[in-house]
Amino acid sequence: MIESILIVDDEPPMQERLRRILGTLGHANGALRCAGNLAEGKALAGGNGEFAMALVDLGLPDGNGIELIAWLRARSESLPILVISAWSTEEMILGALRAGASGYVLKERDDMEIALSLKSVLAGGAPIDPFIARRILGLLHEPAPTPAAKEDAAELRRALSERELDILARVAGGMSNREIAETLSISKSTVDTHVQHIYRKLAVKSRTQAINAARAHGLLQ
Amino acid sequence: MIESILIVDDEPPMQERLRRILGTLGHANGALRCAGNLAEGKALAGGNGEFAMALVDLGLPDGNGIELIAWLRARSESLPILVISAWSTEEMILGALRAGASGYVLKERDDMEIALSLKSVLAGGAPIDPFIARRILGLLHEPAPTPAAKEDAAELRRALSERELDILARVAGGMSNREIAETLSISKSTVDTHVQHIYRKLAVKSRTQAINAARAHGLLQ
DNA sequence: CAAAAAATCACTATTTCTATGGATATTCAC
DNA sequence: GTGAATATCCATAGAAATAGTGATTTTTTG
Repeated sequence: MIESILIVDDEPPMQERLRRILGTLGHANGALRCAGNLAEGKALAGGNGEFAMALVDLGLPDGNGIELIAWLRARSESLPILVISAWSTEEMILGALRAGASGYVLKERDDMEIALSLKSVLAGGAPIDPFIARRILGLLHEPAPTPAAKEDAAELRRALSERELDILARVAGGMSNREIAETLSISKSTVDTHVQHIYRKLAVKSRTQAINAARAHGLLQ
Repeated sequence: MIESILIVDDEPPMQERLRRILGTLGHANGALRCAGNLAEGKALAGGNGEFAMALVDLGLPDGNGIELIAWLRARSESLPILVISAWSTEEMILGALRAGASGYVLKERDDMEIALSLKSVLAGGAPIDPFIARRILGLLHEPAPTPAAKEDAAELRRALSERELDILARVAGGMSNREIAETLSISKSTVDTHVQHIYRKLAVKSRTQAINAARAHGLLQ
């Protein structure tokens, strides 16, 4: 059983705090390997390289913790890496998670909260501070759909019949009207008519516009 | 000191479970305000509107718990709102956190874990279930293009000329060949030819297929 | 039950798209 | 410089899609 835990943080009080929290979780003080900067961290990890977990701060005196995370991740796919940082800028969050961090906790949380995160990481979880989670969501996707737009989309979906939605999906998939007709075992004329109705309901005048409108209103996939 | 806690869940056993857990944390049964659906929840919260915390289920009989979360959040910036749900779909997670939930716990967790989450929320924390957190992380890594696919896309972009890329974008935007010709002040025949060349390079046989291929290879937007 | 909507098909006319061939100019390798 | 490849341009003809009108049958809805 590997018990070694790597701690990289330039502030001694924070190191002490993590030691204390890890102590309450039953991790012997002797199993902790502490580094105060990037170079020390790499040196410690480069030695035997067997850790149960790595706790990394992002603001290090001689470089960025993100670099260390990427370096650690390159050496081990499975190593749990938890960011414990005071920073929550977009650059830091995205950088750390893309570099391969398993979780992201803010230093401002209390001891119990951090203890939970440590336990979670050791159990294979991925604790993310809710504040960070919300930031990620904000970056990730755009404009949350407004209630009005949502209602619009729902109304449109109701306006289109089952058959029309089916045919619309096939049109968007790149099938010709004749192919759709053969697939559904109906006349090409019928498909033509359905497509016409779809255009009217979507208020468009061509195949490509229909596809764009359908995507915009979330009628596809 | 405000001690009232709002509980909104349509399953009586779950309500009972939360009462019991809150009891072990020292919260008197009389301080709990329970609602079984969206309307009751709003009515309870609309009365005095002073709560120490709100525990909200997402699957309510008369509507979506997300709506209630947004409603509560609009009335109080600081109210801790914890989602306690059996659902973990992307839509639910994104919706709840966007609406302003402070944390997100799954019902399947045992009493002790939920108790810890409740304590954490009351202490100003914001616990997110590691499973949920992992889903959020998954969203971040979603745009992870394979090296092979990346090379493919780059090669394709090189294969298409400037003019062709331009015309492809307009085709995808819903313009007809005639409209494109007029916009670019060239003959419609020329646009026809460009479109033909685009089809060959993308290995497709129609307009809609070309659009799909272009999207798949990241040639648009 | 009656009215409305959905699904089916046919026919015509017009427009747009697709396929093919050809013209000119530029680039790049040999 | 020549030849090959490519980009850009244009025209024509056949295929497909679009826009109407009209009609029958079934299902839904009030």
